[in-house]
Amino acid sequence: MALPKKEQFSEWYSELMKEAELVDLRYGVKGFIVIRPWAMYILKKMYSYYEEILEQYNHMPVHFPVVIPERYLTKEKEHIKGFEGEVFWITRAGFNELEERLALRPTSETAMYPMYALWTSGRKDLPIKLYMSELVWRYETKATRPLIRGREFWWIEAHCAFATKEEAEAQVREDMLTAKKAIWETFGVPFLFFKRPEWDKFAGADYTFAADTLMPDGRVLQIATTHLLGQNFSRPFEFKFMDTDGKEKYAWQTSYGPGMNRILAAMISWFGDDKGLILPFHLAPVQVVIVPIFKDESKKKVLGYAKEVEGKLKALGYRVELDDAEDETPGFKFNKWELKGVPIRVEVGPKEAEAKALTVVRRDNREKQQLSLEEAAKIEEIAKLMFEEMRKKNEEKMRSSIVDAKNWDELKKGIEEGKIGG
RNA sequence: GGGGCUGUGGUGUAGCCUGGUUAGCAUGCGGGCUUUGGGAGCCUGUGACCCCGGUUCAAAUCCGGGCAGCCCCA
Repeated sequence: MALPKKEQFSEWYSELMKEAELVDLRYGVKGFIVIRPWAMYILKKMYSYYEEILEQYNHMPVHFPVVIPERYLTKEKEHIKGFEGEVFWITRAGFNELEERLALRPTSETAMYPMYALWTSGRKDLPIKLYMSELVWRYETKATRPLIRGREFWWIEAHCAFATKEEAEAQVREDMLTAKKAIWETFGVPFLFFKRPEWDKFAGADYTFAADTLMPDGRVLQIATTHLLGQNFSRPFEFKFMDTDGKEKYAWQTSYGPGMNRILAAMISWFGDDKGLILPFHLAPVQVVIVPIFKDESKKKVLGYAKEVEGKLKALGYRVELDDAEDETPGFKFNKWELKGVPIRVEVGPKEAEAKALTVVRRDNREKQQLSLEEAAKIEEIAKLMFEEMRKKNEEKMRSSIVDAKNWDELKKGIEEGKIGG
């Protein structure tokens, strides 16, 4: 890795995808990529934090099938109009043509709501708050970018239903709140929610709020959306309930979709530097890497001590890698693990072994500090401080990128400077 | 959606324009020696022209199509 992130962001991003072993683009089908273990681990961690937050707000997990029969998908007119150009269809199975085409879900409203209708008879059956952490498929015709725009992508979709419009609108606000807790507070990615104009709202929604973050080159990336669906879906899907006034009414619905692929891409882009990734401690597959440094005469002692350190750090619950490969020099290892974004490096050499000490190095600024082995638990404090400092920097950068344009010229100038409207 | 570019061992590349040798180099990987406070070194082995078609005595090289990827602009 030798590319400058700021000046050549696109190349930096592409190279990092490969060099840090995040994804493999050689699968050979446009828009479909292999997500390698290092990235998949991070993605799964992000999912688990996000899911925990959703569950704190009374969502429950659910699974709906990957395939949506054509009769469901086409039921809501605006919705299918918006998606028909990007649906993958299954038309054959084995030796048979299917009687009814099956869509690979591009989003799951039309898969879920027929069931919601079956599950609901009275007001006591509402609200429904379900989410799923799964894949969707869209036939993108634009250029694809790893984790940013693919034909297959990972997201969470949360679908809620209520008896009243007020509750549904409150849900849209709650979605924006949980997005803030996860994406900003937990993952450190700054963003702003904007109400989308009519032409850019979700197909079938009354209105849409979408979260945009900024990439280092000034481009915006939409990383989450939440929609007030109103009764637009409940009507065609006959999703009704008996209200307390004895009248049958259609449910009020919302749908919410944080794009986990893109949030990961944004996190990588906000936190990385010219040497590679920088991972938040709580998301990193390896949180601490131990690099032993020795000469022939000190080898046995240093490696023995390095194992002791490894045991101590593992006992503290950290995800630890002892990199004791003997055919790589320490300098090589430093660069390798910096590229991969491991937040904390512990160097142990003859001096540390003698003093039962640790040299702890922060990934972001390479600041070193000495700890005694007994103080090893301070590593987590150092790592948390590092994350908070970086998050703060991100916040400042985001703030300085917001311009309040009062006229067309100011707007144009702001856009040219890579800023975002506020 | 528009424009530009690329595809050669696992990776990065030379060769392509001007068709013809055993497809060169670096790195990685296996083995051996040696080496460790910021990408060490020597020896040895291994491994490649994206796919289909065309032109030609002859194609990595020229032409057409496909697939895949990169960059820029909307």
